[in-house]
Parts: sequence; structure tokens; C-alpha cells
Amino acid sequence: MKLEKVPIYEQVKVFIRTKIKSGDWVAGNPVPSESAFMHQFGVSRMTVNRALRELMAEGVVRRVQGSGTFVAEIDHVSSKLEIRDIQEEIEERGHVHGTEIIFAGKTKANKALATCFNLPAKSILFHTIMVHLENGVPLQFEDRYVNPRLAPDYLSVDFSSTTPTRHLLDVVPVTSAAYSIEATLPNDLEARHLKIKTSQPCLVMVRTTASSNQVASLARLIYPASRYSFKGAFQ
Amino acid sequence: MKLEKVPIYEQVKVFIRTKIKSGDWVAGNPVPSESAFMHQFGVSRMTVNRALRELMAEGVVRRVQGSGTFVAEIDHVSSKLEIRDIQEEIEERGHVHGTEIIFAGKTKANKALATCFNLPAKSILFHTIMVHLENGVPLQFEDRYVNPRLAPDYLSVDFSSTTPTRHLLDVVPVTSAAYSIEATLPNDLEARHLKIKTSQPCLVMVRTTASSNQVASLARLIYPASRYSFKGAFQ
DNA sequence: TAATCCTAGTTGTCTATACAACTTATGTCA
DNA sequence: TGACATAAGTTGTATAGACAACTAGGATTA
Repeated sequence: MKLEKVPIYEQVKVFIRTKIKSGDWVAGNPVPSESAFMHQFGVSRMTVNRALRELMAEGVVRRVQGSGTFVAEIDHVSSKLEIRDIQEEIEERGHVHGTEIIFAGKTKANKALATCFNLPAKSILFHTIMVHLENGVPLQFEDRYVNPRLAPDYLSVDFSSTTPTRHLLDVVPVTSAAYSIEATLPNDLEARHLKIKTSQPCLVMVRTTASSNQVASLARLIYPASRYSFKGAFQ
Repeated sequence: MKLEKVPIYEQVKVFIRTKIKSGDWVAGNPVPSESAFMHQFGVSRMTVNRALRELMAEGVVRRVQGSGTFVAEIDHVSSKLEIRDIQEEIEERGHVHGTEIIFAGKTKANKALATCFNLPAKSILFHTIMVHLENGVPLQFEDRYVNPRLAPDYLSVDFSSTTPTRHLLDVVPVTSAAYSIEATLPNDLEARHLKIKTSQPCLVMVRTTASSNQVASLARLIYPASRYSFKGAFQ
């Protein structure tokens, strides 16, 4: 039995994230000041400062010198264009991730899908459709096809506790990936599950991941433009 | 002229990044210890510690307690979203590039613009609006603000033969850039010049480029979704 | 009324110190 | 030789204090 010592600054971070998750502290509202935490926890200001500074880097809070610290408004920021698990991304922001499964089963590949996966026509593919929610708000509509030869256990995964991306990253070593970012209007099904109108534009990422020259997965990820954007930086 | 004070921990970070970039310090090899930096820079260990801790969070170095700090092996994935000149991109496809100037002049920065450029309110900025055509078809609506201090000749450029991106790349050495990719519906002006309906979704790239901590340009580039998407790949 | 100054409160940075936890190499002993 | 102990060096965390930079609101003044 390993006794894990959790650093104080980490405890403070957890405390704040919990308050935000529970809804006690609302987006845009101020968080207690550093000196308030200092007295509340009986720790030094530097320790509190580190906790808040790291939470800012994670996008959980916003800090303004001279003014205070505030719960960050939800401005879904995708830090880099790496292959990220939406669940990790949401939880890193201190928010709650939820999943709503719409479909999970097998399907025969049509011609376009077959060529994409480099498989003979009418091959069997796994197919899942689900919605990912952040604090109960639909953030991503995920329509995914998976190659059964590379991830045979895909359909037996409990998607209420883990995500397709997570499972695939664990099971299949991704060696390459290709993506395309597009804009579109959602169809009826997508709009209904994203709880938006079909006239509201969406960002789409179409992504294929491959492992040693075999295509493992083709995903079409649809985000309401009002709730999400891809951000990044170069140097 | 604003005298920018760069914090010490930031200077240390820049120093280390430069050493790595230049090839002096190679991936996997150890970096000097905290106490070494401490004496070299004549600063406290906490300051060095912060610099190294942040570099680790950025994936630049790897730290092992009790052992040391090392240059990270895996250089983080640079997204393929490079700063490209639309003209080059079009001509690379063997097509004809054309420009339609809508506006070119000076404007007073409002508060949002001023903070974005790190300039006092109501500063003068250059402002251009134009459309780029591929074989006569509108491909990109470009709405751009430029910092006159960094590109004083911007307005005298002949934009029928060269593009703003081209000119800025020639005149201002870009040291960093930040972008955001969004989806939107065009407003009336944009739709009219892109020759689409206001109900047709568009991809938007908002990009700021900076040169030595001064923001040089803020561009909002709007593409009809039906004619454009961002593509890329990792390995 | 409008502009200005001032002040309390807040965050940003930095120091000097301390101890804990871990790694690595070396030396010691059986 | 092999197991173990030790010591030096390194990173991880935490403290108390200090000053700088900035914000927002109230008080004062023209």
C-alpha cells in the first residue's frame, strides 16, 4: 500500500475545481483572493499563488492583476491540434464530462468507406454515434467507424466511463493521423442531439488515425461553432 | 515607446529554449542543474525552478527528481497550419490568383483592438479589406489590421501584385503567431463579396502575428466552407 | 458636473531558507 | 562477488517576507 502524499498546492487546486464543478462558483464570478485562501488553508501565499497560476494555465480561472481571480467563462479552447481525448480536455478544465450513446454496432462498409480503410467492399466495420457533453451541454457529436482487425474489443467497451479516443489510444499505437477541418450546417440528427438549430454553423474535424499503414479509425467530430474553436500558436 | 520588463524566469526560459533550438543542447542530454543556473544568472533557485517547471509543462524538457533535467526527446507536434500566402497556395495549384480591394486606409483602434495590439487606445492602425480570387472565384475574404510601427509602408504596397501576408513576411520577421479556427455565417458584406448566401457556413481563421513581443497584424480570414478546408497530418 | 488624486486591495515577481524525496555512484562488509 | 549502507547531488515542495504593478472605487478639487 503506497501512501500518496498530495502536495498542498494540489489540494488547493482540487478544492477550487470541485467548487466550480459543483456549481457553487459560477463562470465569470470572482474566486476568493490569494490572501483569503491563505488564511482559510493556513498556508503561505506562494503556495496558493502556484495553485491559481496553474489553474489559469489550464484555463480553469482567469486572473487580472490588480483586480482578482475569476472563474473562466466556458470558451472551449483546444490548445493544440494534437489527438486529444475530449473527456480529458473537458476534465482538465475542471468540468464534468458526460456521454450519450446514440448507436453502437456493426455495419457493412460502402465503397467510400472501404477505400478509406483500404479494405475490400462490404467488409464489416464497427460504427458508433454518440454525443459528448460538458457540464450537461452538448459539445461534440462523434460519428466513428473503427477497423475490427485493429480494435476487436471496441464494441464491448463501456463508453459511459471511457471514450472511443481513449480506448483506441490504449489499444492501437497510432503512428500517423490525417485531419481535415471544415465548416458545415448540421443535419437534423446532429442538430437535435447538439441542441442547436440546423441554421447554426458547426466546426467539423474529420480525422483518420492509422497504425503501421492500416487505418484504425475514421471519425467525424462536429462541434457547435458557438461553443468551440480550435486554437493554437507557433513559434 | 513602452519599455517592456521581461521577468527573470522568462529570460531563463528563453535562454534555455535558444540553446536547444540552436542545437547546443541535444535531445536526451542533461541540462544544467538548478543550482548551476542559480549561480550563472545570479538569481534564486525558486526563480530557476519556475522556469524549468514551466518548460516541462510545455514539453520542452523532462525532469526526474533526484536525477536531473533533460532536453525532451519528442519534439511536440507542430501542426501543419503554417502561415501561408494565399497567392502562393493558389498558384501552386496552377490556378490564377486575383485580388479585389474593398478598403485600404487608416483607422483609430477601439479598445478591443488596442489591447490586442498592446497599444494605447485610439492609436492609428492600418486597415485593409480585400477578397482573394482563385480563377475568378472568391476564395478568401481578408479583413486585416496592421501595426504601423512595424510595417510603416503597408498602405503604399500595390496589393494587385502582392498580398498583405507576403509583404508582412518580407518586412516583419515573425517570431510567433496565434490562431483560432472557427465556423460562422457570413455577414452581408462578406457574403456579397464571396458571392455566397448568408446561410452558407464559412470557415474563419483569426490570426495574430507578432515580432519580438510586438503584435504586427491581426487578420480575420473567411473562407466559404464549400470551397475550402484546412488539412494536415501528423506522424 | 467632470476631472483628478488617492488609497486599499489584488495579483506578479523575486529572494533566502529549509526540509523532503529521490537518484546515482562509491565505499564497506560479509 | 554480492548485498548493503552511505554520501553527494538533484529535484519537489513549502514558508515568510518584500516590493512592484495594476485595478477599482471613493474622496477631493476645479
